Amino acid sequence: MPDRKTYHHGNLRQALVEATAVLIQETGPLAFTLSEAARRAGVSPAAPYRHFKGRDDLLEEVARQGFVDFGERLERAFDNGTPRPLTAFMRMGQAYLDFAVERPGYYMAMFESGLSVAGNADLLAASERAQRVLIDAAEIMAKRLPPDRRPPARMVANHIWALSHGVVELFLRGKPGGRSPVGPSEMLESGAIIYLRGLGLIGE
Amino acid sequence: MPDRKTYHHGNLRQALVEATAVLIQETGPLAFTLSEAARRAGVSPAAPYRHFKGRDDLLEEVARQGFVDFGERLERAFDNGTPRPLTAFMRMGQAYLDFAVERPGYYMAMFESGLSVAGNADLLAASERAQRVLIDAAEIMAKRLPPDRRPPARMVANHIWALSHGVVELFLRGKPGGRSPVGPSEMLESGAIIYLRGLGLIGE
DNA sequence: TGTACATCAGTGAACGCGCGTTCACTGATGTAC
DNA sequence: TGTACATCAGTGAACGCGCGTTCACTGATGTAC
Repeated sequence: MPDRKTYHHGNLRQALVEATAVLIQETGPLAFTLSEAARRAGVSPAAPYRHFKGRDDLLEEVARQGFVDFGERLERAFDNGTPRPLTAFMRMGQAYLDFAVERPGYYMAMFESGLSVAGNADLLAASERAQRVLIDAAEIMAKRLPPDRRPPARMVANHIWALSHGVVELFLRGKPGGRSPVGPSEMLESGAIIYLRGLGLIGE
Repeated sequence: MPDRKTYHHGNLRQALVEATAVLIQETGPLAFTLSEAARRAGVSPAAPYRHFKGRDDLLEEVARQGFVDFGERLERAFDNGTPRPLTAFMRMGQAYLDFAVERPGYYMAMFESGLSVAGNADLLAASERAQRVLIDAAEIMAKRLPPDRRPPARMVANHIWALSHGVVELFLRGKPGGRSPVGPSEMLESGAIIYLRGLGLIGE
């Protein structure tokens, strides 16, 4: 399998992560194999064991990197709520969808691979950090409402997350019920607008 | 592997479907194997080939039966919109969640197994029938709004479907971000109420 | 600057495993007369 | 009602395959002096 110039790969660890992401994107979240990832990285099937404990460890690293990128994108999109929390929030929703489109392998590793976030402290931390971005954004947005009509930020974040995730799963991929006349992006936007109007954050 | 009394099983086809649903529920949507399903049904690994073309065919039949049951449950829950379309619609949301809880193997086969609904006419028909129930319900509900403020029924159905699916995926299972202080059922209900208020279907 | 040597990051062969699927077969059932 | 026979629904052994993982190994790199 030695297809490269040097005996040492140089950056095998990261190469394996990226090969895995591509592989998942192509083959589905559970059908990826360590052997195939090694093959694509141009090394023998034993080489990955220098960098990962095994198959699951590699998969978890893909998910972890995914959550880091995901959180950063959401944070960048929200941009502390400028110019206005509401538009920033909608922008963040779009960033959610963009991530799923541009990094499908990572998205699948994070949400569709069936891995448990609990067994890996770094993975758990990365996933919680991403979730925090959503909650903080909801918090800032909710502050625009009078306290007596202000919903819990975590609830709002979870609603929007669920809606976004549902749109990705049902309408971005070729899943049953898929192919709607309107694209996923418009679907998420219209849904979020109606929801936010229901919160009183958007007028009639 | 002959563990039963008679040489012929009697109802192997259905037994395999049910064994597969249990298996998926336990092992995840892609990790189920035809051999294990046969083992659980008490027959040799070659027996399923009398009833299914192969692994995928069996999986598709599980999904098809799932969609049939799913559609029937939604229809029954909506009950033509009695006593009022709104409460019937909320009841249908609860039925969505109930299905995911009570028939997880079928739910996973339908939405998480990565199968393509397009290649199987019966499966496609069953999935479209279930989707129709949602759309028809949204239609009936939307009729309560004046025509100039009436949203497309398909859009409303898709929003609610996405929200429900997202809640199931993120908060019903042990997925990242999971474990929220509030249960999936309350999460879906509060989200739907806010959304429907945004449509103008629920007053302040 | 050279050299001895420890460490690192690969190799490649091997293993045991369970899978999906095929095959010739056989026991049980249904049917024609 | 009995019987011959076609059909149906199983068996069990076999196959080729690719997987995850381990192992002793070796080539390349880094470091102490």
